[in-house]
Amino acid sequence: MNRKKIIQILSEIATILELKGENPFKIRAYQNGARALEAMEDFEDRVSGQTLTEIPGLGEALSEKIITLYTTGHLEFYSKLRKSVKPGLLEMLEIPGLGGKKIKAINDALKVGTIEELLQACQENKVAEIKGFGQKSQDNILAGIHNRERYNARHLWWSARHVALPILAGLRDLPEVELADVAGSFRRRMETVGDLDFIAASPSPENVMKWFVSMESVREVTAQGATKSSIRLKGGMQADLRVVPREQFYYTLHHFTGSKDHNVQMRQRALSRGLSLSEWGFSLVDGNLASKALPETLAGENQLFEILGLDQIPPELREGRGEIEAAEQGTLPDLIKQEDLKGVFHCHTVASDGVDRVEDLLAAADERGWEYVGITDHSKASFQANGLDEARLLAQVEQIRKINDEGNYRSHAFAGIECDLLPDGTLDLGEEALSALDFIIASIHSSFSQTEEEMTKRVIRALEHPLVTMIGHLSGRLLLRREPYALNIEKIVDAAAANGKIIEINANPMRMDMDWRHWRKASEKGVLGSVNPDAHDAQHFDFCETGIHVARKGWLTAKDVLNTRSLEDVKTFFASH
DNA sequence: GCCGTTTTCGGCCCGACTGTTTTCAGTCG
Repeated sequence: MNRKKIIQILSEIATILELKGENPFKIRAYQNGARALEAMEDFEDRVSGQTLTEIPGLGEALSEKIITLYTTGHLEFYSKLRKSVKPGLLEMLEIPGLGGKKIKAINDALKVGTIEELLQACQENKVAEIKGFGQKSQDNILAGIHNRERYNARHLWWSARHVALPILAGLRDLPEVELADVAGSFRRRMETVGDLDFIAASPSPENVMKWFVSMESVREVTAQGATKSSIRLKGGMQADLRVVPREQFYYTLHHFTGSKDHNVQMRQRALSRGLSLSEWGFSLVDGNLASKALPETLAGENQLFEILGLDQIPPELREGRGEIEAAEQGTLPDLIKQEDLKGVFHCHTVASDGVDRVEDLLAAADERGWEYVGITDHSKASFQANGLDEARLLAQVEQIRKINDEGNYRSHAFAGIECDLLPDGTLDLGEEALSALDFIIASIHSSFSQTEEEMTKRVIRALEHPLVTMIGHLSGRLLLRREPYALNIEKIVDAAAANGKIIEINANPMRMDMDWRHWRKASEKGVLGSVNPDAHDAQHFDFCETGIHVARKGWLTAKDVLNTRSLEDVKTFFASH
């Protein structure tokens, strides 16, 4: 059984235990185990080497269960547990306000096993009569059932951005707001965002709260208190606002930026120094009155790290994957920035399925101060996208050379192709035509359901092809829409390293592929990335922002990415590859 | 279930908000 499935099972065990009213710490142990497994960079080695227990959060019991699942695909404990609860009860956990205990209470009192039965029980006014419940609880459950799907949806970071930034700007415009920011997974630049966490510093929280809950875009206010309010926005997103005094702002911002793993480690570090860290600040642990010089108010988040003897950790790295150790040793990477980009590859034109001409893309690149654009239309197997055959490709190459010679644009156009990588691992176009190009991106657009072995072999064959420069959108995932195809990423990274090939960082907000979780290891092995907008429109150059998120979350510096290099250096690179 | 210069038991991050209660349990992040 593969790792992803094992992670799912561990999480599901946690959920079922929650429903059964098990020890909350045991539940957390399973959740922690699932997260540890997700963060692990050498999973297969650790399973075969029996060294899973070296990972914090994985003890004897979990390690044994993981190995059993990995080798046999089956786990008696899990099967029995699963049979012991009705699946409808698990679904009820998705209703806001219902946790394990309340579901158990409802089920004990009314014997409802599905959401439909629960809905009916609410309509018959039975839930309100259960001890510990009331009219309000019942109404909330009813509303939760009706809105379940919409509320549980995650959102692309890119979509969340368009909701979050106007609200943030509005907060900052309020005269009573001293500081404001968005925390949470949005600030950590995760590829998808569940809800938005706004933090504001103000001496008069009530006015700020009032403004927040009465914004034009609010559909419903789900909680409103002195320091915290929650709302549902018309688009379905949930947003929270916390208003704190100025002195607490950076502590609160750090706390709600997370991640959970990062916070736990920060707290442990604080405790080992005689300090207790919370969203409100540091306090001295009992009995330890060593003279700590704690500033009254932090001037910035960096001071919080300073007090713990750490370099400032950028939000993107706060995933509990070794950032604290690196910050302690002063070995945090100097992360790539959007301004480091000097051009882009992977751009489509009107020749296949883009909407702009080569000239339009060059003009847009000039506006951004870039030095080059790599033109890559589809190849003929991508029939639906009007892919180019050899003759059309050669004509385009000639056209591109001519545009460069005419010198109307500061930016240089590189002639390339996004060549279909056929099911058997061969390229879609003849070598003679391909040889005329500056560079080649090989991408999979068909036969997504091949086995992991076939698919891995297919990609590795492309990586071993002397004309291929880079591999496009490696996993083929479409966030929130389509799962990645089966691939052994570790083997592919090794093959890319061995053959000096680039792996694309596809910056399209729906792709963000290869996943940031693989990049730190890949760059350590010497694999170069390239932040590619996969532009079908000059406007799509904006996608580089999300591409940079992937690179930063993957611990990459400017030197790990091809398109931070100057035009001359890229020419040299292509000539030698 | 995990973990240990308070180490094999007894802790486990911690505070806000809601709805139900007359002082608190459950949920959430």
